[in-house]
Amino acid sequence: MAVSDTGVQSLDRATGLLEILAEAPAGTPLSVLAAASGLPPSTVHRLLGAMVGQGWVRRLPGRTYALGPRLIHLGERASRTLGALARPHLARLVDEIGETANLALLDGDRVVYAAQVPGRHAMRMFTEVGRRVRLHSTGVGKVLLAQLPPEDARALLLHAGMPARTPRTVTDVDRLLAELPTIRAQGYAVDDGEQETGVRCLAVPVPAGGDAALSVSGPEGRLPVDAVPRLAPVLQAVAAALAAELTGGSPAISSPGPRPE
Amino acid sequence: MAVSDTGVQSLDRATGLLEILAEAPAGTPLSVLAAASGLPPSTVHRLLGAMVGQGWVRRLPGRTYALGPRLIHLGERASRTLGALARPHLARLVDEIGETANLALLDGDRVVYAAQVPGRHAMRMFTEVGRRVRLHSTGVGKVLLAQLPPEDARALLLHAGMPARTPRTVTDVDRLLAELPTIRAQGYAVDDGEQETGVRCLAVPVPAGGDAALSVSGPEGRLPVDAVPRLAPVLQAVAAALAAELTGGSPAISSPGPRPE
DNA sequence: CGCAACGTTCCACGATGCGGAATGCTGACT
DNA sequence: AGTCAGCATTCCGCATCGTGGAACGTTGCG
Repeated sequence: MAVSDTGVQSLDRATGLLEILAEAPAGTPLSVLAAASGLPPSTVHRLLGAMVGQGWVRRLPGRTYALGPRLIHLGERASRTLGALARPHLARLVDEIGETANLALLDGDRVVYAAQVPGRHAMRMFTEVGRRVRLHSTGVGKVLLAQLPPEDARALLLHAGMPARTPRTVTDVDRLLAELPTIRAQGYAVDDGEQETGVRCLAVPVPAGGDAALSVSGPEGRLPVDAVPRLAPVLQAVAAALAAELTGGSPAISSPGPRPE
Repeated sequence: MAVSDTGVQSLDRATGLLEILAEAPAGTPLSVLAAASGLPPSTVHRLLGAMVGQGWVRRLPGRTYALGPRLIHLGERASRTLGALARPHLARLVDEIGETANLALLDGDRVVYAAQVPGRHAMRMFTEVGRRVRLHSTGVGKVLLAQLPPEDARALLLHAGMPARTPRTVTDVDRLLAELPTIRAQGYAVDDGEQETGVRCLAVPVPAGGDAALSVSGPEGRLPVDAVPRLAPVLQAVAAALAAELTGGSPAISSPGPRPE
């Protein structure tokens, strides 16, 4: 299952197994993995063997399996690399706006928070790096959706589901899809208490990645709607600076088109 | 390369590529990956395509690659699961001993820190979760080596290398191997300023995992050698409690023996 | 404008991973 | 203790899936 089917069977299957392990609490036996993945036990056994050998999976006593040590290291590495690059930019946002700033990435049909700089106020958003949330109820999610071809956006939304997080959450696919052209045109998205009651969030795409976005969030009182048109350009400027640095390592593209695909 | 060769070729190769990406600063082009892995470009291209599809790898504009968002999430997950379980036990150690306590796992030919509770003193060890260190110069490393068959231990040491971190670091394989039977017999290992000058570290294996260990570390002055025989049982008791909980999730073993393997 | 380097696509070959069936464990029930 | 059931594990012949050399496109440099 998963987002799967990308050319290399064994890799896709292995990924699927990891995903199942990530959901399962801890110490999952082979039989459960086989059942959940729909693969024959012998196949699961072989794949697990390989993954254990590589450290993706840990084999606990009692013949049960859990996520492995290599993930800890690589995960740290991934978020640290990105975080180190992004943090100064996020800090600049906090300087200028005062609210908690986040960098988020598209991860399958969710958004994962990759870096964060907390705002200056005592009452502030607190989102853990590594946390994964659905696309439909967050500013970053909507802004990322808007970068995608509509049919892809729809597919992701349907796949992930659109549960109501608050009374304001948009739970209808078509209504959400209808917002996207506007978001795309204006270059930012607003989450108006759709994820967390009383919390407004303003998000913009990072022009480089195509799958990255940054945002600031705070209580509605401190982020009034009429401030949005003033704040959006600030976010966009920072996003552009971050994008430049992200692509700065290598020559990279200069084409203006927002959709490299 | 890597620790590789575990039955499923494509998976091993993909892992190798990720490893290379983890070392490379950011935005690595395909050609570099092909060269570093020794694989033909077309193969690398296909594997990367699959990994991008699964979120293991991010494709930056400018045709360059970096570690992907899925790693951030899974890494968090892996360390959080373990960390949540281990932290109360580590906290108990800090309560009783006062020094920073760590949980570490064997990760290939290194040790990765998986959880940490800082000690009560102002001057204290500071080790980042996710950090990877060599086996030969740390208490946890030595205690993990002692759990292994000597030939495996030797292989890991030779593979990782044994650079001197301090004047006290043991840099000779045979001298280190000679320590292991003692460590194994007494059930703990001491790092006597071998990793960091002036820092002593006491480590014990977690009987369950076989590949987990916990430790306390502090300045030599606060962790005198003659306190070790008194402290070791404290660590061992906590390790046993942690082990019980680790295996507790599923029915698992009930045998009292410290070595289920 | 032409060239060179690099990324990408194609395709026929065969090694590689597949999974059904047989075997070996382990722990539960009587 | 003995038996049994449910797992995990190993085996092995088959076909699939991945492989990588070669051809093609593209990008950016001289």
